[in-house]
Amino acid sequence: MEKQHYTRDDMAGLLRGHGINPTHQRIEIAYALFSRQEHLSADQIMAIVNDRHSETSKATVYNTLNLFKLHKLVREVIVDPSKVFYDPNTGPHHHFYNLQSGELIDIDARDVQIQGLPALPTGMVTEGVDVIIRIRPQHT
Amino acid sequence: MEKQHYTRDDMAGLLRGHGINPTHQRIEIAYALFSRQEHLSADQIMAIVNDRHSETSKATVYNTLNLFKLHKLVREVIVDPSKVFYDPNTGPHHHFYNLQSGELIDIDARDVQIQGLPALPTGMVTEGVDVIIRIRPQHT
DNA sequence: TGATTTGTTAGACAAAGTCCAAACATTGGC
DNA sequence: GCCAATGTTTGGACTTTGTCTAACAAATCA
Ligand SMILES: [Mn+2]
Ligand SMILES: [Mn+2]
Ligand SMILES: [Zn+2]
Ligand SMILES: [Zn+2]
Repeated sequence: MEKQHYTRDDMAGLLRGHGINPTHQRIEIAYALFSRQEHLSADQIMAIVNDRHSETSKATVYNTLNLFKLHKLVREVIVDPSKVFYDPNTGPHHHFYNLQSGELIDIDARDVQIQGLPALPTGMVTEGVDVIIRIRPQHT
Repeated sequence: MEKQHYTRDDMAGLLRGHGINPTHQRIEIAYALFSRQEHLSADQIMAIVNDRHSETSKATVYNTLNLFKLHKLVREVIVDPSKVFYDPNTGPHHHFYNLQSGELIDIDARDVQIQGLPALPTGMVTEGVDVIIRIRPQHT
């Protein structure tokens, strides 16, 4: 279970804990992701952060998301060919992907076992296992 | 096992079998994919097809790949945020994705079982299950 | 044949994402 | 407080993938 109510101060602490200088922009971007616990695109994050008044530029949104990714504070989810989703849940988990609405739903990986995978090519190690279950409304 | 040596005539027959008019461009694009049995991007396909002399435009490459996708002659593989790969293998299978080289390796889905997945949200049906194992060379 | 349908094309366009140099902010030494 | 060094943000140019459009060409039909 994730904490339910994050404050901007929590975000500052989180960033400091990763050796990241908690600037106003970084805090707002982290807050957008962690306070909602949703899968958001860079564009959506920028819209949320700049909702009331302009807080950050596009360049900073991308810089910051790439910085967070580097520190494994967020994870990328690649399911839509046209945009990346950023995921504040960095624990091992998989996804349902609603092809109609674009919505992503988390599946805890502890409940899931995958059997019968072939051995890795020699000299290779696993960086991550993604299971994506593409779903759509019945019938059509 | 897939057939090993496809001819352009095989491609014409394949397309006719799906009710697709086998034009020169469509045959070349199908041949690029099926004769190699590789995972190729639209850009790579265009480069292959236009290697000797100009055969097709960018618009036709995309039109044709979308047409093939509609007829389930090819499948899209979404692993790289910057481009789609087209896969001539439409049977149920998964992928190793080499993060360093960008190479995709097929994993037959008949060997793999996935257990412990939660029930689908009500009113939803599964359109497909993708397992992507991101791998990289050991150590770094 | 002329008319209609089907397929291809160049190039304009859109959207996601990167890059850069300039501007701005923060810090620590003096 | 002032200065320099360092770190951060920014607008806008740029790149890449992919779509769209309107014109053209080829094939099919009457
Ligand atoms: Mn503000
Ligand atoms: Mn030719
Ligand atoms: Zn998630
Ligand atoms: Zn494949």
